[in-house]
Amino acid sequence: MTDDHRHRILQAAARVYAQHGWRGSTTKRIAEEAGVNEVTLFRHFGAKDALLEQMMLHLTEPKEGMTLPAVPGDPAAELEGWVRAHHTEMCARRPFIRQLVSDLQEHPDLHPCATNGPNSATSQLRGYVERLHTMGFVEHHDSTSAADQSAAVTMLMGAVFADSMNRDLMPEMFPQPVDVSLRSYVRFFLRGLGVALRLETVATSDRDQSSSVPPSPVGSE
Amino acid sequence: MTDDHRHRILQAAARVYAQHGWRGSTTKRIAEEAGVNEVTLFRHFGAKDALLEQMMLHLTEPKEGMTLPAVPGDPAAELEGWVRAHHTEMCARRPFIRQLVSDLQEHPDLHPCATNGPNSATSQLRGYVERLHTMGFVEHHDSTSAADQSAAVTMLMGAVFADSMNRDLMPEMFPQPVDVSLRSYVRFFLRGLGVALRLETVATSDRDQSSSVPPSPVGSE
DNA sequence: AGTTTATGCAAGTACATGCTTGCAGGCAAG
DNA sequence: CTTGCCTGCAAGCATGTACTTGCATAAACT
Repeated sequence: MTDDHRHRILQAAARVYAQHGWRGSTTKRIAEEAGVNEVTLFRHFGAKDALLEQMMLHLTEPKEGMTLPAVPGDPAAELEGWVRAHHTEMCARRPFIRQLVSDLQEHPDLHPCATNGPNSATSQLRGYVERLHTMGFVEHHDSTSAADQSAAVTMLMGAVFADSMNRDLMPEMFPQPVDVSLRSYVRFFLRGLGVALRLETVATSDRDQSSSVPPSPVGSE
Repeated sequence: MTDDHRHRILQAAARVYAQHGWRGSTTKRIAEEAGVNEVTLFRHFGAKDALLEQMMLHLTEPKEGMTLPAVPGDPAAELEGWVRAHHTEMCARRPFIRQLVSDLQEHPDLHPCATNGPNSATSQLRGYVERLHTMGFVEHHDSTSAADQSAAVTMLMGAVFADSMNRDLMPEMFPQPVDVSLRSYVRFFLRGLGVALRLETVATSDRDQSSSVPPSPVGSE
């Protein structure tokens, strides 16, 4: 009973917050959205700020499921899937993230809610790139230094973030559909890293290599 | 006198807005920040919404000065300067932009204020890339299609945007200093486009390897 | 001088918002 | 059935906020 109410209130608060931000999330609006009386909010959470903080914790608790493989097999495909998953996730939270980033100005205590997710994703990608490097996927010429690796990771993360945040606002900036753009991001990323990517000539039979043995990276075939 | 007051009020409104957003920009706060009586706001602008709208128009009027050269000479250097200028500009407006993006949810009429700048910058970069292509800076191999060009532009703009918006929040994601990162973005961009990085490299065409490998640039200096 | 204009100051109005209190009903456990 | 708990409902309180009004002052213009 009461737990069901708590959940409904928290979810309603998340919806209201995504649309109106911290200041605009009035207790009246949240109560209406949840279908409960306004007093119930105070009886459960004591104050509006406490309710919104609970909502933040409830929404930003880490949810695993989008992980890069421990041993890389097909970097292009694996990265593309990972990037796509993160992109759709961020698109789903887009209005929420926008409000959160702006509310950080007045509520610095929300900082971890905004940074934990992206930071863990970045370190995950960094580890994957590390593995790519140590397992012979990276062509060894001087251009791919450690600094370049780091910059490539930063650039890919930034491109995916910007795409998920801005595509709806500025369609001119994103002339291609999402799938095409994401694939291009990953391709540029791998090219910048010095990872040989097989061209689309293999696209006719796409699911034939599932072994963990890395294909010979230097050979262009 | 009265015009001086208008200007001071508008600038004060911009500062208050950057910190507190539309809802948090109370007439009392703006008046205090401007050093005028609250009534003066209403006598000048009639209502709070009108004042903030004026402030938006005043802040988002196009300011030229950051243009890419009509005929490309040194793409890496020119792009780096252009990217750096845009990055510092966006960093300076960072809190303002954050509030604006979140307020778009409730004030869709602010849409052009948020999109005009980035859209024009993007089209400018697109034109420059077009010129690079027609003037022989781009090596012609099949990997750089028109779709790749478009994606590269999108990716560079996204990376610069994300860097300027998120670097202060998530330093872990940006381990390198700004200058180094921006240089790397531009280098990856040019490499993805198939543009030779150094003038020396474009002079000596050494293509002893396969055709899908871009010319190896000079590492560090 | 006289008039206009811009501003400050004090007060007030109407409404929104966070939050409290008191009362009544439903509902499950003892 | 009684008790305790949760909930809804109505009202109220204190504060904040947008906005108005009336009056005084001082500078600028005629």
